[in-house]
Amino acid sequence: MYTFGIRARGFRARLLRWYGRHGRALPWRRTRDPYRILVSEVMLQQTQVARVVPAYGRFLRRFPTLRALARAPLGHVLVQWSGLGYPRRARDLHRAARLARGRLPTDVAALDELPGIGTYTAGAVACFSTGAPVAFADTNIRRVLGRVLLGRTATEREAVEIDAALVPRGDAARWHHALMDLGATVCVTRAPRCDACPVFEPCLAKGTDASPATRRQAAFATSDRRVRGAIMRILAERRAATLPTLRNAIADHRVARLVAQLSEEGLLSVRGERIALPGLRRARASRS
DNA sequence: AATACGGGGAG
DNA sequence: CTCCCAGTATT
Repeated sequence: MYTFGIRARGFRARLLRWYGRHGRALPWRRTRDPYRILVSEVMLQQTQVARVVPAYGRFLRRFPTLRALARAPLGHVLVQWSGLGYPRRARDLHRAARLARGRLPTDVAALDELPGIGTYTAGAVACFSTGAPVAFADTNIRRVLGRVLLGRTATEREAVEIDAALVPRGDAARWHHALMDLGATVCVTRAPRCDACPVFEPCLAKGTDASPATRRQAAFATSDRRVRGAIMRILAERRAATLPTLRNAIADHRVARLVAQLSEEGLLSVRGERIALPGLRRARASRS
């Protein structure tokens, strides 16, 4: 159990005051509908806010309710998702909508059971839809809480424990939004803007380069991911294709193998010659 | 604990 | 080109 005492109290008050002036007005902060919150949280997994904002509006116009999403064929959902990356997020969101049977849970344990919802997303949806003082931590919260109170980025476990000790009982959603906004706009990973920070004074990391040692990212140019993405993009554009069409468009020897893999993952369907997004009828496989 | 998983933007 | 981003599931 963390008891940070005076440092934590000053931190909390300053952060909330700063949020009142500098917090971002984001579309998903205007609702308590757990479905809309969930859509935003899933879109925001490993994806920056600026790219989610337009996608979020489009998606909700197309699938305004949990039931509308559950009723739609996965292929239509994937078309809406196209360009956002990680299409399995869309697949899992769609599965979660069907599993929820018309009503999304708002407690952490039940949310965590649903596909594509892990510890962070379960906590965030529960907190933002009910206002309950649930502790959770994303990458921003880990960095902000860690730097201020530990002098370095916290692990998720550490951050959640600190958060549990600090989250204001009656203002939990604002508190977490404030932490994330500070992390996204001031207390950023690489070159933190400490000169503009409302919690510089109590911060244990001030003046230090508090970034964690980074691990080398796998080479992307030659990875399967790029080819998988190209396959999914083409199918979203044309609705259906044949293997020769895909190979002609992509020119990579892995196309056939990755089509099979995507099929195994339920992200596309193969019936005879026809390769298409799942659940779409009628459309013929286009030839190039 | 490590790895795969997209795509766009910043440095 | 590398690192980063409101992470999750799998091994």
